[in-house]
Amino acid sequence: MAYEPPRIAVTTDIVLFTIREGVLQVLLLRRAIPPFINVWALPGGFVELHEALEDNARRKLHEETGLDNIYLEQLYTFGALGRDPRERVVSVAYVALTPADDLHPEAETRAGTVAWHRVDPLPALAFDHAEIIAMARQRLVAKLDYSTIAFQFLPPQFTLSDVQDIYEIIQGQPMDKRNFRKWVLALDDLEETGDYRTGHHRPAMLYRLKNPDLVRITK
Amino acid sequence: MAYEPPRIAVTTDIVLFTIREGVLQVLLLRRAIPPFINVWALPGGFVELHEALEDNARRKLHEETGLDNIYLEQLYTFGALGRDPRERVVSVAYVALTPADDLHPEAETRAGTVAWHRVDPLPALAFDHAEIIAMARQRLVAKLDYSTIAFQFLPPQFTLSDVQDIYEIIQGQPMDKRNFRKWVLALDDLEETGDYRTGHHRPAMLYRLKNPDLVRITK
DNA sequence: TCAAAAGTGTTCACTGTACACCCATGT
DNA sequence: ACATGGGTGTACAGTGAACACTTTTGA
Repeated sequence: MAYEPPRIAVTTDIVLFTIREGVLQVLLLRRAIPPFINVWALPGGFVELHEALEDNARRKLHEETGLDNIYLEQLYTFGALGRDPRERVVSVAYVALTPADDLHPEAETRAGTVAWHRVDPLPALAFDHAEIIAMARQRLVAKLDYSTIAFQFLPPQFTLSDVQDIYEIIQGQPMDKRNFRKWVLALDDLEETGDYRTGHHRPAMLYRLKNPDLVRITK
Repeated sequence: MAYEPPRIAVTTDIVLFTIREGVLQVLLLRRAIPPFINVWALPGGFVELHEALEDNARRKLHEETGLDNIYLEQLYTFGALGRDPRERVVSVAYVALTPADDLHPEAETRAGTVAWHRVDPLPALAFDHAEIIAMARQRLVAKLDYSTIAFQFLPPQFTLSDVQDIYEIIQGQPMDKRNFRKWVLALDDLEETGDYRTGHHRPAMLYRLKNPDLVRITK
């Protein structure tokens, strides 16, 4: 007699971060359907039988934001009993990062209203999504220290001050300008474009990433 | 019309490491049933509908080894198509650590023969278990550098040389004795028992962990 | 007495941190 | 001319790495 394993609904949840309005923000969806109707939730959805986990995360993100080819890494798998009131659901959570300007969601999608929210404070969230975002944030902060993950927030061209802003916003504390520049240039991941950003003050050298899609462990 | 999500078989796979015979070893099971009959595989099994993921991992480990209350952390979730020939299976992998002497498996369990194997080289493995072990090893090596995870390999009492042996085995390179001792004592996680291990040579001070179950991030 | 593991400090190089002023532009 | 952000170098402290000999025991 063959053993029949239980089958469980599997979802992905994507914590998509960006830097906007000088703070760290996360993409949320106001749910148009029960459960948790009208409550904010992470983008994501049920994994199809013939769909890889990360493919599902990328597909859902694309459907809900139009974004494609962005940085995405698996975070953790949440499988507590009762985390979904309907039935047992195991959710594989991902962290994604994108430059601010790549998305101005005010759209009403099939799934509901999509919008950026500051992570501090967060609105009330569906399921265990507050916990998921908290862990994603921890991961992001930790990775600043030993990887080049923060560069995934950068647009194609940027100034060194833009880079420093990102670090200061995520870590919540100011950094010394000279030390920061010395350090970031020593990573050898940036190169000058030769152009300058002209604004109201002294023009700033524009840089680009040597390998825009590469996230490197730095120690 | 309500959407019916697909249901997927979910398993856990546990990579249980120990230090034995001067090398890093992993617990494997020789499968008694198809698929991959007679091939070595990781312990683990299907998650029940009313069972939390980590509970399943601990239960399976207990059933197959008798071990209880050991260090266990989630590693990664593997969900590639075709990783199980029978049907779509998503597997949540865990890393577990135990002192060598806590387990002498030569037992025939219901699921098959259980045995320790060196990780270098590994035998042929079922499913994508070679990949899982490789990632687990990477995680272990990485965590040596910024956490006290290695102490989970230690028996209740141990000498400083025992501790150094563990680090040298996992990292595959010798360390300076004076520097190692200075460093490990500065962590302030060890305390002298007052007893000595007497053997063939000069007796060595025995230490114990101040918090045996605590794995701390050290930087 | 010999073999083998236990135990113990100092020096040096490097890395990370603190710190202040001039420059280029727009208004 | 002034307000604003852009850009630059040096000095010091703390951390990590190299390095050799004495002690204690059992055989």
